[in-house]
Amino acid sequence: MLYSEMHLPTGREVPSDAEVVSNQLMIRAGMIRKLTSGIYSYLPLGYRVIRKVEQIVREEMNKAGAQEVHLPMVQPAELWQESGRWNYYGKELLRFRDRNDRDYCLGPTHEEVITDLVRHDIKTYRQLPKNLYQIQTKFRDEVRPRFGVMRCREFGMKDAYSFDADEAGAEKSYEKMFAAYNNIFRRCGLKFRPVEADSGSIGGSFSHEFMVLAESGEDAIAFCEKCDYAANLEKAEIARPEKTEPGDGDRPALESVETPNVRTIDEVSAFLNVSPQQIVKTLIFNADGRACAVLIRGDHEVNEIKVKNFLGAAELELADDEMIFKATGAPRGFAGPVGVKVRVIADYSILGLADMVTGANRENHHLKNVNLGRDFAVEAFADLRVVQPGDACPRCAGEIKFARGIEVGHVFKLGTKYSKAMKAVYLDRDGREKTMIMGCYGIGIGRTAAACIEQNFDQNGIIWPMPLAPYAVIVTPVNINETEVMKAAREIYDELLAAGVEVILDDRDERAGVKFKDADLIGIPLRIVVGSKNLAQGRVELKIRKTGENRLYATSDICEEVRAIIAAELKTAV
RNA sequence: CGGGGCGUAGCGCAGCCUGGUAGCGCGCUUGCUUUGGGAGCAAGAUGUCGGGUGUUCAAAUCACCCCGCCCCGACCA
Repeated sequence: MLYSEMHLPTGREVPSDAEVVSNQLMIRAGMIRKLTSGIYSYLPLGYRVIRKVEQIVREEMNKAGAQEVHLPMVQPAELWQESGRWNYYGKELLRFRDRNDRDYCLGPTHEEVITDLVRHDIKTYRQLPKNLYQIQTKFRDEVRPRFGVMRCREFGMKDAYSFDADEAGAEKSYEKMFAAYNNIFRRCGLKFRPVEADSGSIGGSFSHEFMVLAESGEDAIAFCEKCDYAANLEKAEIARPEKTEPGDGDRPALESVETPNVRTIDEVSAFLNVSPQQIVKTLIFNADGRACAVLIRGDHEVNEIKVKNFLGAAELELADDEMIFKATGAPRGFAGPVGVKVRVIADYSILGLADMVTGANRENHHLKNVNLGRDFAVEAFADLRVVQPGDACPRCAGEIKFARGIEVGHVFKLGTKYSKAMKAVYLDRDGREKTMIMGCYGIGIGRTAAACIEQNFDQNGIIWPMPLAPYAVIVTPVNINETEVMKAAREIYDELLAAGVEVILDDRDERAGVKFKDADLIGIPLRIVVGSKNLAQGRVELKIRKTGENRLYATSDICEEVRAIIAAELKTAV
């Protein structure tokens, strides 16, 4: 492509409303434009990158046995009422009416439509398993769109849905997708980790988020520095500690101390001059209307998801003052396990503690020298706290560290949630009707492109890894008015074009500096600079965007060299 | 939904407090010079000052209402 003919409006100014680097660079590099909040247009350069991501996704999905379909974006309310989500999905679901006053929505996801499709056409176990996918525009009316195309309302997504006859098959389908996702993100040239995610009521560890590691990521992840264990903060497990006995010997007697207006851990710690590790936090939760006390060491935080899952509660929130008073007989801030009138569960961190400090269930009082067994009982111990850096890895001897990431993919075992609600059934070998088991697998296409930029940029602009680069090479004649220079540049350009290389010829009548800045900004991996001095010696220059390295080649060799580099970089990414 | 901020040329911004000819930088057009990291000089073009209502002799500027955008939080997965 000739630069002079491209629609590639680059900009020097950082747009005032663009917060993250990827958004700033995508706008400056002429990849995207914002139409309105959370809704973006892709310009030619940006769309080429999108198509690169899509192509990699397609190839790997096809390789994994999935088949591409294309489902409607406009979906009738009836389907959503059938699955129960018309009411549950909330405001993120954009609803509207047609001329006949029928209700519709814009698809934020396609479980309903795909399940409807499959239930009509699949009748027997002989037709299973199936995995269907599409690459399509989704609309989610996000409360607060942010970070450009990373968290927007209208966005391109690959979503795949698997249908299996039984659990074993569903597991196999999941594993295939898991493997395909690893291939996809590796081929995109991204540094990423699959992390275990909470799968809520569906159960099991059958949910993984694929996180691209980046400082600007919205999600925190916990990972092991030694093995490949990684999980999001809600999910990250903490192993039961080995030392669980506080040790023998007589313990000092229980003692009540007056602690006027001393409520928080920090206040108690300062007032009684004890470390937070010695204090036990007692939190009263409202689990489906029932109060439950959760004990945890003072320096830790309760993970509500873990509590909710452990209790099997549908709704869990911190209890209000009334419930706290009923349970403890004291206002907020003085709850403790001794004599509390509700069920008590405790985090593992309580094991091994002796002579603890707790609330006294009496206003303005705390207890000292509280000991498990002697002074209070616990119904169950469990992993109920939020992971912290430095915790032991639940899989190996390593240590947990934190990182930030951008969720670019999610694989999820759905079970029979939709197939049951929407009666997607088949006849098995014995002629019995059974419910299909589903999985769903999503990849944010635009988000993947943006995440790639978050990981690959410098002060001059984007640095595309070869697999996602909109063009592999830009040929830059330093001065187009020098006929020899322009002639050589054009010959190189023509030769690369003929060889099928994606190449730009920067034939603009601009100063060299302008062309260099633009080439850097849009992040083309390889730049061939044709200048009169080198050309007089039969040479051209090859500049590598990623390393900044400059090499000289004979004009006759440059195309072959460039093709070799491109091939090598695409190959290592596979 | 709560709190805060912003809206002036394509982009980035000043002007508003204290009402009186709409500005600056970049970009754009033309000419000359220049030509290896966002050139110089000269001459130009470009605005419903987000919209509406009000106050006033006079509103970008003051008041009220509306709209849009951004940030923080809440919510959501």
